[in-house]
Amino acid sequence: MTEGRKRGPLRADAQRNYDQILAAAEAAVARDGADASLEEIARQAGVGSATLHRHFPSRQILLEAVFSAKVETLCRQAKDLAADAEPSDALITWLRAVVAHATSNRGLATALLRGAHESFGTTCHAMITDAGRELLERAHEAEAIRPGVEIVDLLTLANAIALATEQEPNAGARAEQLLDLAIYGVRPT
Amino acid sequence: MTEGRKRGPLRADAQRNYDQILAAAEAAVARDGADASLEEIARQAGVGSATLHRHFPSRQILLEAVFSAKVETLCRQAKDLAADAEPSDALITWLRAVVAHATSNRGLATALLRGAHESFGTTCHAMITDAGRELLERAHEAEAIRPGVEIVDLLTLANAIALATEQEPNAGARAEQLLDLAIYGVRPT
DNA sequence: GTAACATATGGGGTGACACCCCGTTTAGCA
DNA sequence: TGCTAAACGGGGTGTCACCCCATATGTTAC
Repeated sequence: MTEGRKRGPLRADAQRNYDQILAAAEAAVARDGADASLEEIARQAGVGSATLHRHFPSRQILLEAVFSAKVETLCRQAKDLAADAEPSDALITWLRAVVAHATSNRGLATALLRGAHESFGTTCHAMITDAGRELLERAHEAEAIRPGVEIVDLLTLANAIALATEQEPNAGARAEQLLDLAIYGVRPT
Repeated sequence: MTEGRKRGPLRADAQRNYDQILAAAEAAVARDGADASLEEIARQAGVGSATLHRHFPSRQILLEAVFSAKVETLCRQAKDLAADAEPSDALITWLRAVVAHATSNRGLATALLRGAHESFGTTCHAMITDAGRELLERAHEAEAIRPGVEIVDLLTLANAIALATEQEPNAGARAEQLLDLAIYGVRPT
């Protein structure tokens, strides 16, 4: 979770504040979701709100920073699955992992969905999309996935499910159940 | 869209204000979605914000009032389909209608999903659930739907898709496409 | 018609928020 | 050690949800 410096090397105090804000944001977002109070995050980090806004000009950018570690995990997992598993299983296992991450990290789904349609800060969305595309292509070659389906379809579906179940009592199980339904179809085999 | 009086007959001016607030809320929600400014709605309706809060103690209750007409349409449609159509087609046609309504009325999906898990104002959610249950039961009897699937599963899925596509360029088409994917399954037949 | 009363109103207060300006502080370097 | 650019944060602005209570208004009984 230690975030590397950004572009031109930051001054030491700036780097320290950046890290503190990020740590506070992780805690706040885990507790309150994607619409956690930015002022509260700044307060917890022990910096003025202006400093937070300077380091993270928009909520979206802050959320991307918070979730980037999780997203990297997901991308690495995609790589591993592409190497190890049978194409169809690999893709579906990975989709389950995406949903699991999104439900256990309040706000991740929102951040990813918004990232797909805003001009800034689409980094996380692009990373996940690229990681998933490889898995999907392999699955398509094995004819294990309905033709014409694209990776954004699957990811939108996964995030939609996570988003909708986010505030249910046991979100994880419910989301998994709905993902299964979507994968195998509402109609019986 | 003319809303009947609530419980004890309202005073004439109160009823008039109620209707004006509702009309302003419809316009604002259509424009800004479920998180439209309540103060702005009160301003447009030409009443003080306290009056709005007296008539609609929570945002959720206001949203339910705004959408109740749409929800009634959906419920009527369910009844018609249950009478006319083949069980499986009826259910799927209706699910498409639910998604279409939810995407063309910004905030409807949010309101319905929240209504399912909050103690107050679950009226709309209950109405839709009951209407859909009948269609689903008929479809189950015809063995046209995967066993074990419940109406809340289908509605959550439909709302999830609407919610996730709400801010995409052509939300309607995209939502329909994803619903199809979920209905027929990610895996090929 | 009018008096009396319950009902309804809305200006304005409170506290939280996002976001930003600009005078002050400080790290990094010669 | 002193200079300068970089970074900071107190405090301002405008917005919001929500509520209190003095005032106004419709309703009803006479």
